[in-house]
Amino acid sequence: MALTLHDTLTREPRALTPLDGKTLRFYCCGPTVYGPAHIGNFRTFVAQDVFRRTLEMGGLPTLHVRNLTDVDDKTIRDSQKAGQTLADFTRYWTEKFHADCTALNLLPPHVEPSAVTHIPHQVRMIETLVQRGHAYTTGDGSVYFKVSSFGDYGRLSHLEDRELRLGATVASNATDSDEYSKDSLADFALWKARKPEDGENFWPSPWGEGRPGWHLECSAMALEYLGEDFDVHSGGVDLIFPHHENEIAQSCCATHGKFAHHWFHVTHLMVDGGKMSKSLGNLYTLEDLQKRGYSPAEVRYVLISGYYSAPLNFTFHSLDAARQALQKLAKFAKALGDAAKNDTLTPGPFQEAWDTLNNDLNVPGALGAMFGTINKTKPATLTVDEAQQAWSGLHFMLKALGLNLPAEAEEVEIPAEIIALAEARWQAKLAKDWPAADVARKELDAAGWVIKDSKDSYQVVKK
RNA sequence: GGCGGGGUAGCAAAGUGGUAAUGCACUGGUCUGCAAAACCGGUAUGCGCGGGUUCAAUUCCCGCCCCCGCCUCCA
Repeated sequence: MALTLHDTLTREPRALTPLDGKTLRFYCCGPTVYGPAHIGNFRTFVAQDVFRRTLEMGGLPTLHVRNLTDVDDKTIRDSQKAGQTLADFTRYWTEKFHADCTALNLLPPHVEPSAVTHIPHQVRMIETLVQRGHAYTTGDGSVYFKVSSFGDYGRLSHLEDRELRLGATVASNATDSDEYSKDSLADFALWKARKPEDGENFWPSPWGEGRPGWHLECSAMALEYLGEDFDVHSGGVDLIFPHHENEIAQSCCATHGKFAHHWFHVTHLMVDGGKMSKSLGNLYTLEDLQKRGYSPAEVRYVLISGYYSAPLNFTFHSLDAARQALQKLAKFAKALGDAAKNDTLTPGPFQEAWDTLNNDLNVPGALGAMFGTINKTKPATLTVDEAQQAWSGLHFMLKALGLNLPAEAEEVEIPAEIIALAEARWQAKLAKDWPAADVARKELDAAGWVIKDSKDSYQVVKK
């Protein structure tokens, strides 16, 4: 079945069918690599990953492009602060980002272009826009997009002219020297003339030395790798305006194509009921959470456990809940037995979960359906064939959601004194010396071990 | 003020014009010397507030309140 996804532009759910009939091509606005990404950033990237996985599990190949913003005000400023070249600085944070992505089980994009390595593409695009009368140069050697030259401006964000202040000129109250020469407040920079504080970070262009504006890079790279028309463009909700609005304007004006045909936006993550911010001390990175003992899989589970279009409230309690939920899934998988394992993945008894997922990427609904199936399936009563189908369906869904089950507790070396203590306790128990047995159990507990009794044997496991 | 997303059990979170999935937590039972583990159950007379439509609304309509985001380079 085809995935149906809500489209920000038309404001309705629409079935996704590839424009070229074969491959679903989509672009995601990637990170600015100037510091560690936080879990809010990853909510978006994880949602996009589930999107891609759902398409692919449904039999539709994808072409996934996600950029790296490695030149902008922040990367330049912070690289200088760090006393590094821009390239060294952004490489460091790019590697950090990739490590987090791998840990969170995100499929790497098929193409991951960086802004710095696509300057000529951006320059060419600006030239076209200037030639066509959609952009103008200013005295300092900057180039701006003329918003009033694009009639559809504002369609994505539904902002009216008066909100955009389209007609407003930059006359009296311009405080930012950077912007003093714009014709209209709504116009945005395509090319920013070189300034002293840019240091060594400038490139040649027909308008003089400088660097590209932020909005342009995504358009240029999308055009390069996906063409004038492609299926889906995605990012966080905060990018709708102005970033995506500007992308549409400059892309459509430069190519006369339609640019993205479908817009997929992910709502922000909240923490403790409010927004995440450094000043509130509630901004977490994956590393922060790992230091507190949570696994990336648990973080991923939390991030997908809310509907992508609704706010999701992140709490530590939800991480604990994720741990238990993953354990429950793992126990079910294990209970099906080794004989159930097989290579063909099909939804099988998890069809309802799969259908739910395809209905606008309803992950929480899909998870609910999965547990529903699990709760009514008694592994012990299944035939081998039924168990195989259950195993297949479970793993089909896990793959679509990108969830890796926690590994079974590895065989840990049990210290001799623990074995001795456990044995002593077992003997005390057999002798019905309950006080002694309880003392031994308490000592084991203090040492971090737990006894699991069964009929006529016991197990010691690490807490 | 404009635009958008939300307000469902202790927490998190689906869903529906006919009487509320799921996970966690809590709790009863089986088992156990007692626990743990496992398994079987239970837990929202109610879905922000007030009206309206309807045989029936949490679900549709109207009004209102509250939270979050964006409103010119924040996922």
